[in-house]
Amino acid sequence: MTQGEKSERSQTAILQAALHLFSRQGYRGTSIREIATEAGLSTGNVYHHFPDKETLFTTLLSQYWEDIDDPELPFNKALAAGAFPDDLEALARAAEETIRGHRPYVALIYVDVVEFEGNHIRKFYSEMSGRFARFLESRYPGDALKDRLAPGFEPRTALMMASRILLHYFSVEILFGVPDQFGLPTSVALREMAGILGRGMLLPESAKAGKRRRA
Amino acid sequence: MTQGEKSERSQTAILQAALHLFSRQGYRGTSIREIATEAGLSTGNVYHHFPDKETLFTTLLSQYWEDIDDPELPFNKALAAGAFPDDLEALARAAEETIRGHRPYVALIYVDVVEFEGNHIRKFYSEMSGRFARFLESRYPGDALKDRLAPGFEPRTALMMASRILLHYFSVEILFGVPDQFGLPTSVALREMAGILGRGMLLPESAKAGKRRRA
DNA sequence: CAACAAAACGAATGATTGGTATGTGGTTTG
DNA sequence: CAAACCACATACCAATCATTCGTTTTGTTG
Repeated sequence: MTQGEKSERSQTAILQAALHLFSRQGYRGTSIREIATEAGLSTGNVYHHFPDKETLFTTLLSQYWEDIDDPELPFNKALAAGAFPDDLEALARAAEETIRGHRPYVALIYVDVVEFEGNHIRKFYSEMSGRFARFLESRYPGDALKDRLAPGFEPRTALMMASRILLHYFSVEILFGVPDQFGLPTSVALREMAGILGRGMLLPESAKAGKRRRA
Repeated sequence: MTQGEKSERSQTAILQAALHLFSRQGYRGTSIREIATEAGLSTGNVYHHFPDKETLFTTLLSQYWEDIDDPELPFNKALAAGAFPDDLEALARAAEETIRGHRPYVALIYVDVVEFEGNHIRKFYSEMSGRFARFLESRYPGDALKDRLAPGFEPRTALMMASRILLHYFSVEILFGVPDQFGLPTSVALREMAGILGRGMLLPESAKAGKRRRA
């Protein structure tokens, strides 16, 4: 095996082990020795490939941030396929797959929030609305989308809100380990959520009078 | 000072220090010595009041779970005052105040998810839909609310969804430290979110034809 | 005040921490 | 083929870990 191959192989082994352990024990709670052992290397070798412990952590977060941008990400594919705003249930299924595929990385965000006051992920979250805005501009140039949505809000707000609630729902289901968190099977809960996001929870103005009269 | 007073004072000092440190350094990342020092006590004394480290953690989570049930909690007061479903912006302000007042406890949830696989908080989250259901039944007996909401979903789903998105929004703003996460001032973003939750993001059926023709 | 219990202290235990210094054997390159 | 280099392991450091324990101080009660 060439030296370059060995080096790369070791680095990914280290990062993999670090991801696994950081995401389950926290940053301070994980030792370089544990990481080295799980990667099948010596502690000294870890320091040969990475300057210090924190760099391991920030490298993993950067990986995540790149992954999230990948057009092949289920969630991004669903968006590109036009799931928003007309097929929110398809978007939900993509959200589930995305969280499931990045479970340890999501945990890393919680670790950053707790142990680094969110210092590493803050930039990512701040840039997020810009990412969504760019996506909308490329997928629906001009105000193409605005005319298809109800008035009174930015399309980006609607998109971010739908994304947030769906991704957070599955974070709770998968990372917190809570099935049927709304007291309904997830499929039903999603259908209802999609309905509320699309048509609202309040009675439409027109129907209100009728309903009231009937009551 | 009576013995009982001393004991209670020490216990709360220990728990306060533990909350502060666990919520900023994680569970494994916090030592009993640190807790004892911050509480102004000896390490041995901590073990006099609590059997082990994990009991400190679980005690804090139980405290949180009780707090969340308190009718005086801003969020609960807003609900009791009828903010749902007609004044979601008031509910949002209550959500912000609630998160701000329980910031370290929210961090504790993340710690539990990461370092205990969510084992301690899972029960709480599973019971949550029951809590909301009981609230709805007491505040709006029978189907009083169902007739005021659009058809096609459980009132509880709507309530939980609105609560989740609002509480999560402020968790990101306050714990993650991300201002204007939707690319808009929070006040505007909240107004838009409330509008979407209430009336939906899609064009109402009646308006659709008109809009299309105009385009 | 005597007798007892609870509260508090702080040292000791053996294991583990992040990081470094040094040496060795294989890979590359002149 | 030798010199430079790189991946890697070993050994080591001072500091810290959760927990235990013998002891002292403080409060309560008869």
